[in-house]
Amino acid sequence: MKKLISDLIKKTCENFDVIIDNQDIEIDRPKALDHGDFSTNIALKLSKQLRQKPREIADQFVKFIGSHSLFSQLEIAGPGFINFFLSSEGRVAQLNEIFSKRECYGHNDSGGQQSLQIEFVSANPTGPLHIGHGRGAAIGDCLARIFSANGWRVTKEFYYNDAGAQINNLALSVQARLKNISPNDADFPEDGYRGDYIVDIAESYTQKHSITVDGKIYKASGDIDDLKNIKEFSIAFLRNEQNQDLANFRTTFDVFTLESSFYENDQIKSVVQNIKNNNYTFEKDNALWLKTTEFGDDKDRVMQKSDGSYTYFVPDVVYHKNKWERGFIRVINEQGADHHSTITRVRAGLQALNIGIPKDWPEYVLHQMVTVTKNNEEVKISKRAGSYVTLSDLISEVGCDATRYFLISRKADSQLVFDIDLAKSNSNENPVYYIQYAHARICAVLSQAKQSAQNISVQDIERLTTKNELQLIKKIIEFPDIVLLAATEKSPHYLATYLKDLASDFHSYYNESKFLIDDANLKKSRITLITAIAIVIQNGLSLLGISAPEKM
RNA sequence: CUGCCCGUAGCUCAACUGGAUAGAGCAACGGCCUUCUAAGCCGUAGGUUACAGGUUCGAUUCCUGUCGGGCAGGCCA
Repeated sequence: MKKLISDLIKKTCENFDVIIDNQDIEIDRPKALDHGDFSTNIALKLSKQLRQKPREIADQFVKFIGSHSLFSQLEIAGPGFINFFLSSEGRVAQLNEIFSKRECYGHNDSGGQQSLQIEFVSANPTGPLHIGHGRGAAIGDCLARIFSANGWRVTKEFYYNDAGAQINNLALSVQARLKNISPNDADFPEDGYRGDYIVDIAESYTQKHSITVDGKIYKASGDIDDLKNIKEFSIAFLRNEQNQDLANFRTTFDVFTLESSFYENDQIKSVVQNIKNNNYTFEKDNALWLKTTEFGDDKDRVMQKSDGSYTYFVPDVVYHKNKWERGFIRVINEQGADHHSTITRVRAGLQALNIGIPKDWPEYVLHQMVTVTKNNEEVKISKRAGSYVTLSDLISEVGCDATRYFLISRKADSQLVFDIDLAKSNSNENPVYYIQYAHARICAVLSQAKQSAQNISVQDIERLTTKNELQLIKKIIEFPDIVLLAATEKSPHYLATYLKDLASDFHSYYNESKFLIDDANLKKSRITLITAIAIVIQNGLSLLGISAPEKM
């Protein structure tokens, strides 16, 4: 429909010999009902070029376009907007699309089935997942669903930093617990992890448990002095726990990549050598530096320390080279904003390889911190101190649906406050129930109408004339735009906001109008409308990984 | 000191990326269940969009500066 309108405008411009950019044609969905179903600001934009008043230009456009069967009228409003009002034929055409596409309504093929990877969560295997990881999981998983719906072939990936110093700290912490050294003792590792979960790992280790992760079996020997075994078992234990938490959060991954795998076969060495050969390095103070300043950084960074080991971002560069070689046209990394400084370094490293990677590859979605409050006090999230709110606690207390909704309903780059007490005690007031309730209400009506969603046919909907009805029709035919917007802006929260608005419009309608009425014709029209609404709510919730119950 | 993010109703947040009268939910007040699910609806009240300039037909949105909050700035990860 938008395409149709912009073609009409293009044709008009050609007729008047006006030269325009395709980008200059903006088709909007006005928020006010009496501003029509679509609007364009083309006349305002052309005002300067044509040296005419916007309303005069708009008038010529409207006269040229004339009448069209899909529109009941075109109107010039405000400073010079042209508003398009759908005719009932136009509405029928739009509603037919909903019923013919069903669970695919709203989807598009803008991605052209190209391959896209989204990496998210990527928590270190040094502790349980906390609420911050939950935000990453929710945003990343929703983005994956959204991009699939936009015609991308999506791979969801989790990267484990299982090779750094913090892993040694983990092993040492578990070993200390095995030796009955408590975190308060002076002997406890200085940078050790002090949380109670370390005790759980130690106990499991003592009992010689076996854990299977990603198809591999890890067996605890129970030997207190076997640090290598303690390390491997601890990682397996925590990875397994993280995967379970994520599964309970309806978040799954296609690929798990381990940082340790890049230390095999001299992969890091050869990448560093390539960068060296390309003259993007220099030696200073007995260390090897990367000239990141040539790629926009404010100072150069050490790649290889004087002791011969590599700094943390070097494996990241290798990992991203690996992603590139796997053929991903686009890679989106969802991370906490506290890691934003790595963006420049990773991109710089990839540029220094000189293998044709675009400057702005990979892309990043950064989410800001989640603050947790309980009893009106902030709960500090500190893994080392052992006090934090785990994702698993949150899911069991608040529920998967509500937690997911809450964590994606705000844009990623603003900080959010998660009030545990509110989420727990007043869980019925959580907005997600509001949306699900609208769906459940429709299902109840349909079941009493003995109306299966399968045999609806859109026919005459001229009887749908109330303000609520027109508003709802306008809203549901807007859905495909929102799906596209959420992808282009990499922002799932647009869907959350949209669904809440749609549910609100429906609840108003529900209170105003009855559906199971004697007037068979009107009844049929209304049933058609609410069935379409149910389809849209289902599709929208599905893109957010939230269930759409038929009864509540 | 430098870079990035944020600042909107008492609180938590939106605002279709520059559009028309800045909107929801909590909290407050007043109404609506004999009728398809009241986890709902309707109404009242609540705003100098942190502040000061600039850009233009038009700014919560873009630019500059100031103030305030957060996060980074390591041969830690």
